[in-house]
Parts: sequence; C-alpha cells; structure tokens
Amino acid sequence: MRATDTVAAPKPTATRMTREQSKANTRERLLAAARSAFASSGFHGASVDEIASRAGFSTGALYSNFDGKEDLFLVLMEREIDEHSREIATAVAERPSVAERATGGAQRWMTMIEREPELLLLFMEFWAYGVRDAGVRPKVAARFAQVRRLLTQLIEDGVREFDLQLALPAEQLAVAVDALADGIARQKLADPSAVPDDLMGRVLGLLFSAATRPAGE
Amino acid sequence: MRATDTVAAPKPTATRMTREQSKANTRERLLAAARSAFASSGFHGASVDEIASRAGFSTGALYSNFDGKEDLFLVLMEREIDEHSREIATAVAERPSVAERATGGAQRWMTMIEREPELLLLFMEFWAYGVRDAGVRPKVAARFAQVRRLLTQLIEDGVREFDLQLALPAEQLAVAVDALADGIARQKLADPSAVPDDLMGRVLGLLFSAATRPAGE
DNA sequence: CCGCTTCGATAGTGAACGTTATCGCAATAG
DNA sequence: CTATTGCGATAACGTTCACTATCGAAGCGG
Repeated sequence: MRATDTVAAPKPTATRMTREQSKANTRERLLAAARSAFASSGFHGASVDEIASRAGFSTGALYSNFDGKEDLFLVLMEREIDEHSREIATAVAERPSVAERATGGAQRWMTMIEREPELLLLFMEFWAYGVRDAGVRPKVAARFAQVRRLLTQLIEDGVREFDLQLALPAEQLAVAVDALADGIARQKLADPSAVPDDLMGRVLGLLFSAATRPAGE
Repeated sequence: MRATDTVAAPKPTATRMTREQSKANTRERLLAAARSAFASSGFHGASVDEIASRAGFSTGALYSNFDGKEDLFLVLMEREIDEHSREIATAVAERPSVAERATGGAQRWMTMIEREPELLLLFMEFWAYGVRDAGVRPKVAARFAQVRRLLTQLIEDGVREFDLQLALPAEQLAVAVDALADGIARQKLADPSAVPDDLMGRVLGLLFSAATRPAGE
C-alpha cells in the first residue's frame, strides 16, 4: 500500500530520487491534495487525515513537511493568489485600449469564477481566517496589498500609455476595482442568474470613463 | 442558579410571565447570546455550550428552541440582514440629490464597517456556508435578492425623481453597487489603512455620473 | 559496502464537539 | 387545589479532530 495515488505524482521516475527531490515531491503532492480537499470541504471541513491520505501519505508526512493544518493552508493560499493574479495581469496587459483592457480583465475574472468557484470560496475563508486571527492578519493584508499593487501598476501603465489623467489616485482606483471583482464573484456564486457575464466589464468601462480624461486639461 | 445573566434579559418583570412570553424571552436571549458568540468566534469557533451558558441557559434549552446550531445561525443572519438593510435604505432615501444619496449611503456603510466589523465577518460566513451547502444556498440567494431588490428600488426611485435615464438596467447597477460595498468592506477589514473613508462615496459618484444622463437624450 | 541521518508510517492521546435521553419543576386549565 | 402539559437542566454518548511519540527504512557521505 505504498501509494493509492489519488493525486498523480509528478513522476515516479524510474531512477531513484535524491533526498531533496523526494521531499519536494512529497510537499508538492501534499499541497495538491490539500488544494483539492480544502476546495471541496473548506478549511474547517477538510481533515488532515483526508489530505494526507489523498496524497498517498500519512499525517506524519504532513507534519514533517508543514507546521500543521494552518501552515499548509497559508502556503497553499499564497501560491494560488500568486498564480491567479499573474493570469489576470497578462490578460490585461496585451489589450490595445482602455475599454478593451477593462473588458479583457473582467472576462478573465468571470471565467475564473465559473471554472474554479471553490477556489474563490477558499480565498474568502483565507480572508475570514486572517481577519479574525491577529497573527494571520498581516499575511492576509500583505496578499491584498500585492494584488492592489498589481492593479495599481496596470492602471498606471494604462494612464501613461494612453496619456490620461485620473480623477482619483491610481491606488484608490485599484481598491475599487478589486472590491468590485470580489463582490461580483460573491454574488455570482450565491446566485449565478443574478449576474450577467458582461456586467463587470461594462461597469468597469463606465467607471474608467468617468475616472479618466485626456491629459490635456 | 436561575440566571447568571451574562446577557441582559429584556425584563424580569415583577409579574409572572405567561408561558409563551417566557419562551419568546428565552429565544430572544439565546439569539442575543448567539450573536455575541458567533461574532467573536465565528460559526465554527463558537460552541453551543458557550452560547447557551452566555444566555444563562443550558444547551437543552437551545435545542428546544432551535433545530440546532445551523438553524440558530440562519435565523440570526436573516434578522441581522433585515435590520441593516433597512438602516441603509433610510440613510439613502432622505437625501436631496443623486450625488448626496451616493455619499450618504456610502458613509452609512463605512461607519457600519467600523462599528461592527464582526457582523460583516458573520455575513461572509453565512455566505460561504450557503454557497457550499446546496440546502442552504437558496436561503442565501434569497437574502441577496432581497438586498438587490432594495438597491434596485432606491435606484429606480432616484431615476424617477431626478428624471434620468440609465446606461444599464437598474437591477444590474444594483448588483454592482452591492458588489462594491462588499468588496470595500473586505479590504477595509483586512487592512483599514488601505481604504480611505470617502473612497466608496467618490467611486459611487463616478459610477452614477457615468451611468446616468438627463432623460431628454 | 557501511554507518549515520532524516523522512515518513503507525498507533495512539486527549480534548472538544454536536446531539439526545431522561427527569424535575413550574405554568396552565378545570 | 389538583392534574396535566411541556420547557428547560443535567449529564452522558459517540464521534471526530489536530497533533505527537516512536520506530522502521531508505538516501547519504565515506
């Protein structure tokens, strides 16, 4: 019963694995299993037993690779947020106009909601967890700040490229955009029929049209 | 040990209470204790023992007044959402212009965030709970719909009173406003310094200025 | 090929949880 | 004043959970 392999191992390469390869591999499989377990049952709902056995390991392995359930969860969240904010950024950056960037980013976000709803639930849990626990809150705040910086950067890039001026600091506009994205996701998940797919793009378009004007005056 | 009274009873009136008065009183005190316990520890964190004893009762009383922890939580949430959406509505309705309505509602929302952050956390948990549990989801969706209807109504009232026309259906604008409010709250709770108090009002103002124009085309 | 080190398996601990069966006691009706 | 009804107290149950102490095995350096 070496591994029932519910989660595919990166490679059980024919050759023996070096010690650190093996450890990294274990970590990776634990993270993948945790992602799946947390996603389907939530932070509280998922048990460490379930996570470890889904990865084909025992809880001992989990505790020798992470400080515990909380640590595992936090590591996972950081990784996911990194990955997805990169996705959004590339979806925005290569569009040729302000309006298209808005709808492009919005579209990317909407498909992400549709494709991985459980992940968004996890983000919310991550948030709730951090807001309640004073020790974790800085980590959550840091992640928010990271996303905010990214959006700010995207906005400032647009302002420079299209020679605009803003009615509001780019940072604050970034806060609003992030807020809108979060809120739209929440409503879509609670009641998909209430949120048309093109809504976010249109609202972003309106918002930017009101918040920007050509730099001459 | 009739009552240690951690939660104040409405009135231990000198006269004896009728049977249904007594039961209603018990329910009320249990709800108050639940509000406080859930708020400080979250849905999972709070135990039914804690809730019951904070109310000055035993767990048996709780189970004879509610179907269980989940039922208690849902009843509490419905009540809170009712109350707070009424508050927002009155804060908006009595302002004399579109811009002032926007900033008025936004201000009310920001002070609510500052005054009762734990309650917002609870709303999020309520949401997460409903999204995960197919049996509860309709109840959550219904509450969202209720808020959406209220906002839609407020918007339509404004459109009629000030003789405007909308670039977007009022319902969809309501979704956006609700989303923005939620998202702003989330960021403010995670990192208060990142969200200026007047941001939401200004963004709402921009959004409405872009989404409306005088009715004569 | 050997001895040392460390990763991961196993089994187990203690605590906390939601829930329910049982029973005393007080409020109502006759 | 008595009989009845049902609310609420008590205590215990069964389950589940995060976490850890111990030990075998497999990679590592020599």
